[in-house]
Amino acid sequence: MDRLRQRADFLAVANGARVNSTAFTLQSRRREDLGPIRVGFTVTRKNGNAPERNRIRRRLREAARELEATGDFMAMRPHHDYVLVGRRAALTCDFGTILDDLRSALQRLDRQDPKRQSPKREAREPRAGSNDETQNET
RNA sequence: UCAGUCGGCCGGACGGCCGCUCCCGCAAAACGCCGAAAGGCGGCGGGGGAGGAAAGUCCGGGCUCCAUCGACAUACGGUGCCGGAUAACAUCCGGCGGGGGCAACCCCAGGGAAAGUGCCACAGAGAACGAACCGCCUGGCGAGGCUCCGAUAGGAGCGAAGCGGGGUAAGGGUGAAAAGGUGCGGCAAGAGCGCACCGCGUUUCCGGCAACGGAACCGGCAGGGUAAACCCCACCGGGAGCAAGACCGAAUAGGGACGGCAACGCGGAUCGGUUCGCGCAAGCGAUAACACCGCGGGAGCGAUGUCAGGCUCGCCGUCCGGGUAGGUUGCUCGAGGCGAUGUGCGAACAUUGUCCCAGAGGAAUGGCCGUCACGCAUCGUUGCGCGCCAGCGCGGCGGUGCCCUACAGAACCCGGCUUACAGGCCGGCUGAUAUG
Repeated sequence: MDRLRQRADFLAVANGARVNSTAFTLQSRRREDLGPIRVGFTVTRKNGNAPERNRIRRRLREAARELEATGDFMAMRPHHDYVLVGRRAALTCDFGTILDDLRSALQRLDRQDPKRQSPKREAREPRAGSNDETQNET
């Protein structure tokens, strides 16, 4: 598992599928090459000052690493880029719930994938897709 | 013991499992993966890995580039008691002056207001060519009134109110501020009008490197405040910043060179080169497409055709140079930390010993857990004191829960300043109280 570092990669992932959770927002994108899974982290300034932002990023990073170590890593699909956008809840909530949320978020992302396969539907019905997303979340 | 004041320091500890990053060693590579390239990543072991403010980015420097700024002037900006420390400073130290506090101690944007300009609201008579509102004093007029003379008419004098003239800055009143203050003398009443003390100022002398302090004599006081109003004086300052700068370097567009393809006719010239023949080779002969020069013509483009007009000078490949994304570097040994000795009241400085102590880059320095300490809350138990009881206060022990720490994250590096900060430790000094 590599880290995502280029700004262009982050922008590309931001246009892909996304799933919301209490502590984070998960975004993903399928790449054309055969490279490894890459994960990036984004914590914006509105989430707090620098130590708090660092802590959010570190906890999310540790959760992704935990998934890889325990074998749940298979939930992530190869040749994909993932971006975890941190939220303020990630600062205080229990670490176990972050792990559970991350697993379920990956599964929901998997179920969304077939819909995203047809480019026509993605282009023509973006609003319907996002409605489905919110229904899934609740 | 309490209250205060000043200075210094810490800012959870230990352990387990799993990670991140940099350096060193094995080690020289080879190989694999990502990338078009530049380049990056990958094994094992050892070691280092956030702060007192890393923060705000407010000053001062180093370093880099650009201009060539050496000197002077102007503009703009900054600093502003004196001396010292320092690479430098708006910082620090020691003094001076002013203000506050019983004291330790604290605070001060502290040059110049007789160089000039401006402003000083309201109130008030008057607020800077120095003022007369009330009051006080003085003399003049003075209906009525009083006294005197006179038989009356009338005359003389005094004179309240009032009127206008002069003197006066002691008092009242206004104001942030009213023309030095207090006392005595003096005067019609007053006034630095005179005197004493205090204040202010000039000059001289003494002490001090200086800011300044002290004394004497003289001046009668001769004109406030505001320079975080303009201004004057002295001193300082070139600009931009590690996204600086250096090296490497895609795609796309555009620039240049070369080659290939496409590209008409005539004439000239016969150098170069091509092809063919001969020859071992050097070379010789022939050929006329290319190329050279001159003249004339051209090709492509729009939905299509014609006409007129317009626009462009082709296509492909290779290489070169600039340069963007990107990569590498700058990048951590430095006005460095700690200790000792010496000098100095001190800030500091000198000598010497010792140590190497973060280098990330969508940004590492962590995640999860256990034990303990500290603090707070609560419960139980126990001791002491007070109380009739209920109960209250202090202390010890144990259990549970909470915070599991506050403020806050290096971003080229230093010296400062400012701001934020749970809790805690140490020391100096001052005042009050108690005991001896």
